[in-house]
Amino acid sequence: MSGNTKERILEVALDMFSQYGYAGTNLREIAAELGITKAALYKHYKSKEDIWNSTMDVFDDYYKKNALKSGKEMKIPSTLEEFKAQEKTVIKVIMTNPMIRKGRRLLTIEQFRDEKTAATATNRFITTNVERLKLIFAPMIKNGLLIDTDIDMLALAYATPISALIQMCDREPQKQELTLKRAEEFVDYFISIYGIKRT
Amino acid sequence: MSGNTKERILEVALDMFSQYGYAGTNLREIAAELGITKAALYKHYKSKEDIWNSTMDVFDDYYKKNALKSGKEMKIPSTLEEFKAQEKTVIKVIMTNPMIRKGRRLLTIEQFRDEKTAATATNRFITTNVERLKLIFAPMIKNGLLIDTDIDMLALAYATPISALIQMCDREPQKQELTLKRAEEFVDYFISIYGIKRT
DNA sequence: TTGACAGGTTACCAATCGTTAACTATATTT
DNA sequence: AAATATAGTTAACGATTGGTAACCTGTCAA
Repeated sequence: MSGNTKERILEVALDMFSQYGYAGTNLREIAAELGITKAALYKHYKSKEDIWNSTMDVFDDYYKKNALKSGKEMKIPSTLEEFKAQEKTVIKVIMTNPMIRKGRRLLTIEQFRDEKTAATATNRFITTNVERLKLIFAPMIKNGLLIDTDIDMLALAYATPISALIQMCDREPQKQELTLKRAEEFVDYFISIYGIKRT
Repeated sequence: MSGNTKERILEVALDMFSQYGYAGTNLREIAAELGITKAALYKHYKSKEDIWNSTMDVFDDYYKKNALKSGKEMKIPSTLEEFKAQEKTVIKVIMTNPMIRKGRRLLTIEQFRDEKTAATATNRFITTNVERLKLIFAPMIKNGLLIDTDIDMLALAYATPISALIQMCDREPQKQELTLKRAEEFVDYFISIYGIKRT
C-alpha cells in the first residue's frame, strides 16, 4: 500500500521546513501530518538531514526545470506590449506557484546558515534574474525598443522592485492581489520610463 | 562584579538569534559565550522568550531612535549632487551599522513565523523607505530636480534596488565593498535617468 | 506453501532542551 | 558585626528531540 509515502513525506517536509526552518521543524509533526509514526520515516530516509537534503534537491530540480528553463526559452519581444504581456505572465507564475514560493521561503529563512546557502540565495534572488533580463534587454535596446543605457543597471532597476513585491507577497499572502497588481503596474511604469515610443 | 551582565547577555543573544533564529539558538551557547552557566541567565531573564522579547525591544528602540529619526531629520536636497551625497551616506550607514544589520537579519529569518512579524518586516523593508523617499522626492519634483512621474513608483524604483544590494551584503558580508559600490553607482544611475539637468 | 521483503507499529534510548531548586561567595545595607 | 541582596555555581527535573531495535503484517515471487 502507498508506494508514494516517500514523496508525501517530502511534500509535508517541504511545507514545514519552508515555514519554520530546519531547527524549527521536528519529525514527529511531519509524521503526524501524514498519519504515520515518526519511526516510519526512517524506512524511507535515513535521517532528518537526509529529508532536508532531499527537499533541497526537490526545490533545485524544480527550479532548474521550470524557472531556469522557461527563462532560457523566453522569446525576445519585438514590441513593448509583447514584453509587458510576457513579463506579467512570468511574474504571476513566480508569485503564485506553490513550489517556487516554498523554495523561495526556505532559502530566505536559511540564507544565513552557511556561505554556500548564502551564495545560492544571491544567485537565485538576483543574479539569475539579472542575467536573464540582460539577454532580453540587449536586443531590445539594439532594436530601438529601450533607451540605450547601462544594461546591468537597467536589469537591476527592473528586477528588484518586482522581487521586493514578490517577497512581500511571500510573507503576507493575503496581499497577493495587491502585490500582483502593483508588480504589473510597475512593468508598465518601467516601460513608460525606459521604453521608446514608436512614431 | 559585572553589573552589565544583563546587557552582555542581550549582545550575545542578538548575535545568535540573528544568525540561527529563535528555534536554532539555545541558552547553553549563549551562556558559554559569556563564560557563565546557563542557569545564571535566569538571574537576569525569566525565560528564553523573555530574552527574545528583550532583543526585539533593543532592535525596535534602536530602529526608532536612529533609522526612523534620521529619516525624519533628513534635509530636502536642493541639488541633485546634494541628493546623491546624502543618500550615499545613508546607504553606507544602513549597510554597515552592526545593530541595524542584525535587526534586519533577524526580521528576515523570522518573518514567516506569524502575521505580526510579517507586517513588521514589510513595514521596515519597504513601506518606511518608500514613505521617507516620497517626502524627499515630492519637493524635488516640484523644484524641477526630478522628472514629474508617479511618485509611488518612483520611490519603489529607487528604494528596492538598494534594498536588494543591502540584502546581498547581509548574507555575503565579504561582498560589502562590491555591494556598497554598486549601490552608489545605482544612485548615480537613478539620477541619470530621473534627474533633470540644470541648463 | 513458504520465504523474503516492504512498510508499518510499539517501545525505548541517549542527548539535549528550557527551567528550577539548593547552595555559595561577595557586596551592600542596617 | 550581622543581615540581606546580588550574581553566580552545581545538580537535577521533566519534556522533547533525533534515532534505533524488535516486532507485526500484507504482498508477491520461488
